[in-house]
Formats: sequence, C-alpha cells, structure tokens
Amino acid sequence: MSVEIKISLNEGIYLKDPQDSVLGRNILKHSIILIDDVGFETFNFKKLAQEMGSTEASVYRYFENKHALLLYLVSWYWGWVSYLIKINTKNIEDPKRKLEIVIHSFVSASVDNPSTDYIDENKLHSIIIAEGNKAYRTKAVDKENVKGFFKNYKQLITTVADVILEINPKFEYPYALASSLFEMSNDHLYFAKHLPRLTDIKEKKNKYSEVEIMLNYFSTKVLC
Amino acid sequence: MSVEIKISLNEGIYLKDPQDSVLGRNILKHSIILIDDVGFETFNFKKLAQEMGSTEASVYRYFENKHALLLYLVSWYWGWVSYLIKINTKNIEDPKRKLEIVIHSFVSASVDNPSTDYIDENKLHSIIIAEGNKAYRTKAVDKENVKGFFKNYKQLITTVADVILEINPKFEYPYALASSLFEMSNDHLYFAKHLPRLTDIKEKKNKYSEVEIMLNYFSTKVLC
DNA sequence: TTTTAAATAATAGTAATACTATCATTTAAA
DNA sequence: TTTAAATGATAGTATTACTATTATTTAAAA
Repeated sequence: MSVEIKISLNEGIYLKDPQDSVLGRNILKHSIILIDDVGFETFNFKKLAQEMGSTEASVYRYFENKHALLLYLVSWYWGWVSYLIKINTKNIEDPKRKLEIVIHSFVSASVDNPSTDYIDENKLHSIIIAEGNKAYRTKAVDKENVKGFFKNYKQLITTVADVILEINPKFEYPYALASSLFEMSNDHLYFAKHLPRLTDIKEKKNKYSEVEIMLNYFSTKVLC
Repeated sequence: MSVEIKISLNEGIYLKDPQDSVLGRNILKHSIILIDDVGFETFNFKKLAQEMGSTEASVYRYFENKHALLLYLVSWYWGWVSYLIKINTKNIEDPKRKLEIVIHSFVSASVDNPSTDYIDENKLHSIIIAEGNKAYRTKAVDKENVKGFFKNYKQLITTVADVILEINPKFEYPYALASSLFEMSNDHLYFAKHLPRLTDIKEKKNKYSEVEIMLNYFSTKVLC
C-alpha cells in the first residue's frame, strides 16, 4: 500500500507542478536517483532526460534550471519531515518526548515511514545530507527568500522551536537550537561517512542511532 | 606593518603554489574579491583573469579548476585559524578560557588579527560563511580526502577537540562538538544575514558577538 | 465521435563555460 | 649573456545551459 501524500510547495519554485503529471513525477523520481548517483555538480537536464527516456526541453518546462529542481526536492523534504513530525507527535504530552521524536525524524525519517511511490525517501535523504545546503547557499538567497522559497524550512524550524520552548519557555535560542539540530544531523552523518576525523560518530556501527543519541544528549544538556 | 605568514597547504591542491609568485598571490587576492562579489557558482577563471589583467591560461597553470582554487582558499583559512588559535592560547592555563578563545577565533578571527597583504581575511571569512562547505560537499571528497586535501580542517578540529578534552576528559563527543562549533559559527552568521527565521541572532545588533555568546553558552552547557 | 487544445517529443541551434594547445614574449636564473 | 622558466596572446574544442520550432501524441470538450 502506498499512501498518497502531496507536500505543498511554493509555486515560484517550479514552472509546472511535477507532482501533477506522469512526466513530472518521473522527473522527480529520476532526478533523485541521478543526483544521488553522480552528485549535483555533474548532474544536468540532458543526462536526466536520457535516463528517463524523455528530452531536455520537456524537463525545462517543469523547472527553470537544475538549481530550481534541487530547491524543489529539498523543499519537499523539509515539508515531508514537518508532516511526519506533526503526525508522530500528535497526542504526545511530554515536550521532551516530542523533541526526541523530532530528532528521530531528522536522523531517520526515511527508514521507517510510508513512502510516496515516485520519491525514494532514502535517496532523497542522502541528497539532503550531501547537497542540501547548496539549495540556499547561493547569491540568489535573498531574492528567493522574498519569494517564499524557503518557507518549508522556516516552518519546520518554527515547529521544532515551539517544542523547545515548551520544554524551557525561558530558553534564549529556540530557533538556533532547532536549525542546529537539523544541520548537525546531516553534517555528522556526512562526516561519519566521508570525513570521520571531524566527528565521533562511527560509520561501522549504526551511525543513525549514534547521531540520534548524540543529538538527544546535546539538546538535553543545553536545555537543562 | 604586515606580518608574513605562510600557511602550509597540501601540495596536491594546486599545480603551482600561488603563494610563491606575484601572479599567484594576485590570483588569490582577486579570486577572493570576485568570489565574494559574484558567488562561487558564477565565478570563473575567465572573469578572474579579466579582473586581474591576466589570462585564463595563466590561471590554469596554478589550479586545475575553480573547485581546486576554492579548496585552496578554504584550506588556507582553516590553517590560518589554527595558527591564530595556537598563538592566542599560548601561555593560557585554563582550558575553559582556551575554548573561549577558540570560539572567538571561529566567529571573528578576521576582525582583530594581522593580515597578509594579498589576502583580505574579512572577505575570505565571508566566503567561508557562504561557500565554505562546498569545498568538501562533492562527489570527489573521498578521493581528495585520501590525498590529504582536508588535513587543515582535521588539524583545526583536533586542536579544538584537545581543548574540549582538557575541560572534560570524559566527554564523549570532542570532535563532534569541535566541528559543530565551527559549522554553527558559519551557519548562524549566514542565517542572521539571509534567513533570520532560522536563528535567534539578530543582524541589527553586533551579530558576531551575539554568535560568540551563544556558542559559549552552548559549549558550557554541553560540557558541564 | 470528432475537433480542439494541451502536453510531450524530436530536432536544431546559440551563447557561455571549461578547458587544452601553441607560440611569442618577458622575466629570472645560471 | 645565454638559457630556462613563467607569463601573455591567441585560437580552438567539447560540454553545458539553455531557447526555438515543428511534429506527434494524449486528453478534454463539443
């Protein structure tokens, strides 16, 4: 059984919503596979079209360029994690437990959740880890921010900041802690795999649960 | 008076050490100005050569491509911050004080330190903040890591991890905390400027000292 | 069911990018 | 002062990042 979730995304990111057509969903599906495989720098629309058995021009009808496509995928991920946090923290009273769920969602939302058939959440998570911050680390940030392209990220961080404030209403850095937990999750999963001397997480063991334990430790210490 | 520091860098990063010639130092100088100005994506060797009054082919004699040049700049920065930490923590006994100096170096090494004449440390810091992690977030990380291209980063983090262990020898995450403090410094300076909803740091006030206070707060809490 | 419109495919073409190669000239070293 | 090394000038190629045009397929409306 596949659950049909449609994550809402800022309209300016795409020219035509890829979630609404077969070709569009195919673009999402294959771009995730390709970017994960060759990396964002060497990825391009020609290769994507070849992989899909479509044409470059057709892809350009959905996205202005590959940056917009990356932003779409990353936004989708932000929205999806927000959604998961919302349903998984429903009916939970203890805000500390809520934050644990948040952290678990950051680290491994993809492993134990329903998947959309045209999106491989595991591969998408790999893309977030390796390429995620390229989506907002560009000269166009400010312009794109005004257009609301990062709304899903802000919404996610706001949700988490609210949980943090529930735990400790006097805490001075709820937003900073929220975004840091998200970024640290990705950073340390990346470091464990590629630059192990920059972290204490070991690739050998279950690095996901190790990162989870570490982030819980950090957040507990900071909030106590 | 300008102090002549020569930061040592892995030889594989460049084809010819730019620090050793007038043209080379000019490449460093102008690439910093240009990347800071137009962003790494739109930066290229043709534009750089034009700005400098040199030629594309000449730049290619120093660096294989713009990625290598970015890696050089970032490595130089890592090495430079390491150097500053070393001289500024000399003769200091209290490890807690040392960590404060480390954090101060992460946040604003560039504002109150001697400068090399061909490197604008302030602009270089801006580049680190905006583009720094593109230097290691590529499909070539593992290959480049084997060649030792990230040695300066590892060395920096090891130095900081040692300070952390001096404070609390039983602390389980010295490397992770060290790299997180470095990354958080850059992230939150970036967020304050471009995506303020992701942090609590305000652009208006002195964001550098605000970030410094925050990182000191976090590290104290985590290590206590 | 036909007609019409919308979406996609096929193809071609352009400007910019990321280089490589060659040779002339300047600068530095022997 | 000869020789080598570094740089400049120029040209050229393959790839990338698009745009434009027309044909064909698919879907919607009449």
